Amino acid sequence: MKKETIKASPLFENLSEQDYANLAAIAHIKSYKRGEMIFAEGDEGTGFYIVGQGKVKIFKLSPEGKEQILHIFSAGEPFGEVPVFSGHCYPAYAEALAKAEMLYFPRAEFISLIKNEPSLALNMLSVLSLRLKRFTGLIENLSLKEVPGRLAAYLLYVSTANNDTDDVVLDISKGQLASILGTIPETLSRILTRMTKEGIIENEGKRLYHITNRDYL
Amino acid sequence: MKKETIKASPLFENLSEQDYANLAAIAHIKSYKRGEMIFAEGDEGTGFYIVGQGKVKIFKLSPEGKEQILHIFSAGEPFGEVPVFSGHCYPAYAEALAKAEMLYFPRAEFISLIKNEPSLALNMLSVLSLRLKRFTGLIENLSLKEVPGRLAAYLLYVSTANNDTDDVVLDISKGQLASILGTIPETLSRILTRMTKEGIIENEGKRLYHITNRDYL
DNA sequence: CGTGCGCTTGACTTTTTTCAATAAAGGTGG
DNA sequence: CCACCTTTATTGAAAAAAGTCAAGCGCACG
Repeated sequence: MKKETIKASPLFENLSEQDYANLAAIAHIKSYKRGEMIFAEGDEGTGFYIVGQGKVKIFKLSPEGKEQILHIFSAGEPFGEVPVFSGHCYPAYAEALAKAEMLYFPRAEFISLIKNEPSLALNMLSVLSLRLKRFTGLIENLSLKEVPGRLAAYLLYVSTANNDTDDVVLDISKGQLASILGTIPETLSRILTRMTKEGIIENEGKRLYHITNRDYL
Repeated sequence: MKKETIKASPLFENLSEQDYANLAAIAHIKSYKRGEMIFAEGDEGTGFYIVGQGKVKIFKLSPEGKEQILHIFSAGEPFGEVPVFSGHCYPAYAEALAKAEMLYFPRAEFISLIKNEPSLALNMLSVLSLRLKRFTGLIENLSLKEVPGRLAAYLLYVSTANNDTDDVVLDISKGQLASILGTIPETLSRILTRMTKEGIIENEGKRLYHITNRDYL
């Protein structure tokens, strides 16, 4: 069970059987139920996680309670690595969005493995680089685009992830989507209806939209 | 000359003399004048840089020409590492803010070094983790705080970087500061005068401010 | 069958940007 | 050293974008 999750993760691509065994040996299984907090911003980080099943939301919280989602991770994706290498606290909150099962890798053991297996280090470097790249995209959106532009980018992103179909399925609630886009549900709702009136998108069901005017987005 | 720069960088801490020699052997010296572009977003990345002298601005650009600064790097700091490990393009622009001298490390050679020196990999992981952490802070500011709050955070950051003195020296222009804070010079100017009127800060010279009411920030 | 939560809509306020004009500062060449 | 020109900073008035508060609807779930 541990090994399947490990082998399914991009982080552990191209490793030897021995490496998989070593990783499995240091991994702990942890389970969380919907809404349960995995770690809080500022908690001391003694290891990182890989999602086995379920979904995990990584987010920042303002003093007034507004949240900004940084990522939503699904099966195979690692999270919480920052404090493993920078030696400090988690920089954001993590919460299970659904009943979830995780593999937990303690810091010290994992670092020992890395020291003997450069491929593992390179994989991890690749994961962090990709994440950095995603963050620059998020920063660009937040800073340089208004909410309609961010929504457009998101719709196109989901569409291309689904082989460029014009039907977009939102697998999260609109409230969560608002938080991903850095806004509030009311604003998102207004923009969705405005785009519909302008013939850019069509609502085809609860969480299903159809892109009518792709060029505009 | 190469070796001094290499030894002065946090990225290359705790390495052997042999490692320093290897690094120096693959490093190229590159010079840029003020305002010169080092790389553009989307350029293919075949290596990364370390600042020897001068300052480098890393930023995103909107189609309308507004810019968001992601970082300003000074001597010893590495930049442009993302495509080295994720194998693609630079995710942002880099421009010299002043006459600058850089060390350039080509991708393939650097990766070979990493494979034989786990400490180097761990150092790089640490650098990327720290950067990730900074980005989460930037995202939090942009998304969760209004401009006055971002300015306050910036002032406090500069202040603590200078041993918690109440005098803050801005070593960049206000236009650049506005771009760091994700706003425009006009807005920054207004907020600065408002904070002065409210007795939170005092202007003590061109680029010198004094924090009067630290608690408010 | 009621309660609650997610979503939408309206009216209003706040924040920020835009546009335009002006002032001050910095560097260059005569 | 000064005149000139470019860049940087400030200020005002108006517009636009997004957020707050409040109310109402509908659907799911107990």
